[in-house]
Amino acid sequence: MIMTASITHGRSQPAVKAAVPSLVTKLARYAKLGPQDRLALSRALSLDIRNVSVRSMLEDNGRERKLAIVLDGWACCYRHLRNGQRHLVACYLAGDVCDLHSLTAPRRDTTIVLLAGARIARMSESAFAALATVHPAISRAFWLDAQIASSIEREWLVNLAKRNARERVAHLLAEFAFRAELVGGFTKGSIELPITQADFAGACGLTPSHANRVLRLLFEQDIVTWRNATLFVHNRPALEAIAGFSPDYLTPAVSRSVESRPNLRLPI
Amino acid sequence: MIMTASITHGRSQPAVKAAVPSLVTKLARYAKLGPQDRLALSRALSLDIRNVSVRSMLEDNGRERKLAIVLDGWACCYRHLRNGQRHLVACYLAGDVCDLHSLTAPRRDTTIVLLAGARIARMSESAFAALATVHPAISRAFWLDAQIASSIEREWLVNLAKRNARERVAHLLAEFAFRAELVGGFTKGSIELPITQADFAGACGLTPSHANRVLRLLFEQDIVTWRNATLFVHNRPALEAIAGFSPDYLTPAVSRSVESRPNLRLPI
DNA sequence: CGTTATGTTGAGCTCCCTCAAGGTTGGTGG
DNA sequence: CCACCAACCTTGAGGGAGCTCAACATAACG
Repeated sequence: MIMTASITHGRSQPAVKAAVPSLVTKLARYAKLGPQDRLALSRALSLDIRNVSVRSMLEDNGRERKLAIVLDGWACCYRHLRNGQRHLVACYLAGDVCDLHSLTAPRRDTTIVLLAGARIARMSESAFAALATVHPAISRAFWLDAQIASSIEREWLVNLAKRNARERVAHLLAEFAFRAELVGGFTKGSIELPITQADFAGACGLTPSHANRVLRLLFEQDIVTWRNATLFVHNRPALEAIAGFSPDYLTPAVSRSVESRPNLRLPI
Repeated sequence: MIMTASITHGRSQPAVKAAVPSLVTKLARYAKLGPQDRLALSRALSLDIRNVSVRSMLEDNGRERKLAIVLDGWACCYRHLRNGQRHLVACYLAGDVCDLHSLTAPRRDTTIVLLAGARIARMSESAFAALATVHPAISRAFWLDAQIASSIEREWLVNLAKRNARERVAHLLAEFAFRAELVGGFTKGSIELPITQADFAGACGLTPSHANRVLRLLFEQDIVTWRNATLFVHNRPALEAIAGFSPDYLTPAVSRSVESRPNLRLPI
């Protein structure tokens, strides 16, 4: 089911789109990135791009650990249970850094799976360290981004504990829509949503059957539809109302505190 | 219910126990800490100790953010919902650093509540930065600790999503027992457990009534008992078997990777 | 064009929730 | 020291949300 030979290896720079990587777009919202910062980051992201054709596991093939940044498409982060089950604990859309924490983690306790159609940029630890040193603003922005990832995890926790099935489903969909919007992936009221209903159900702490039923209700009420790995949001206010969704946890307030502490650095 | 005037302010050094702080004990398991490292850390932890007499919120009273480290007792981390509810997202026992991440976080999205009887050491951001600079091993150890905190969060996520009430309850109790043991707080088969059943239930994604029923069953089967803020573990293997508990997520493997990267630093 | 993963739907059951009432405990003030 | 009070814990009855299991439909894929 999961293969690793599927990644188009090697440095492929096929008529590199001049388009700004989603990550740069997103980070520029959090932190002040100067033109040089943006340029340097964009360039660093263009050095080792891989296209994913089928579901494939992300692994460290070399000695050195590498960051993986999603340029387009999706990646999922699973945690494994003793009994062989696995559970989706995070999703990475375009512009997300896969598991920045793990760069310094003692133990790899999760698996990252890249979904077909994704485009991934890889960056070695040392390359990143160099970039962060020369461009403190980039370091700060990455750190902020990691904080938000952590905040999302906490929100998922609350989602499971305090909401019912309908609310959970709506909340997760609303979150995906919002996050996609941040990087310009919410066009014509639809976003890419290439995960399986089973994984989606799991992330909501539901069985696939029941998640499906709940989704079906949302379809019938013309709030969303979801087919061909695409989610169409027809009535966003309704969706967010059902979920009790508030995007606070996804958007750092304009942060005096961080701006005023230029000595902030990533742990590298 | 929650008061803030309850903290015994000021530097109280009442016949400072020569005892090594739990944090030092715990960190020494993760990372190599030399005698100087331990001494410096112990000393830093002794400069501003506060005793908590009733439930009280932790807050930044000054300009500068401060770390809070639990020396004895418990602290809880809550996230607030729109509707006024709050949800327990983390517990800090003796030897835990309260929300290290928040030191660099853009937004405070959680509240930390100190439980009565706790002893807390506070350390200013700058003091910590200085300590981390002079003692890289301490910096590394703190970072590892933060990784484990993050790992615990993920485990809670899985706990809610993939286990039933009985398993959830058992798992959380098993985790507390294990964490307490790490810092020598598991004596004579019992640990301190000063949270309310309502909070405990919430952390398990259950209603207080049902959590109580499940607990009662565990009591009757002589697996644990819980009264007077103390949990007695009578049959630990049974408890861990019910939970499907494995302490992997609480113990970083002895990490070549980290040892071999002495340039690892905390983001300060 | 078969084969496998994924999505859809149904019937029945059970786990867990809701709501409500009564105990118990610890803290507080007289 | 006792009476009181407010949290907190405990227990019950009944209902509904979500699970299990199973069959089928549909889509992806070689």
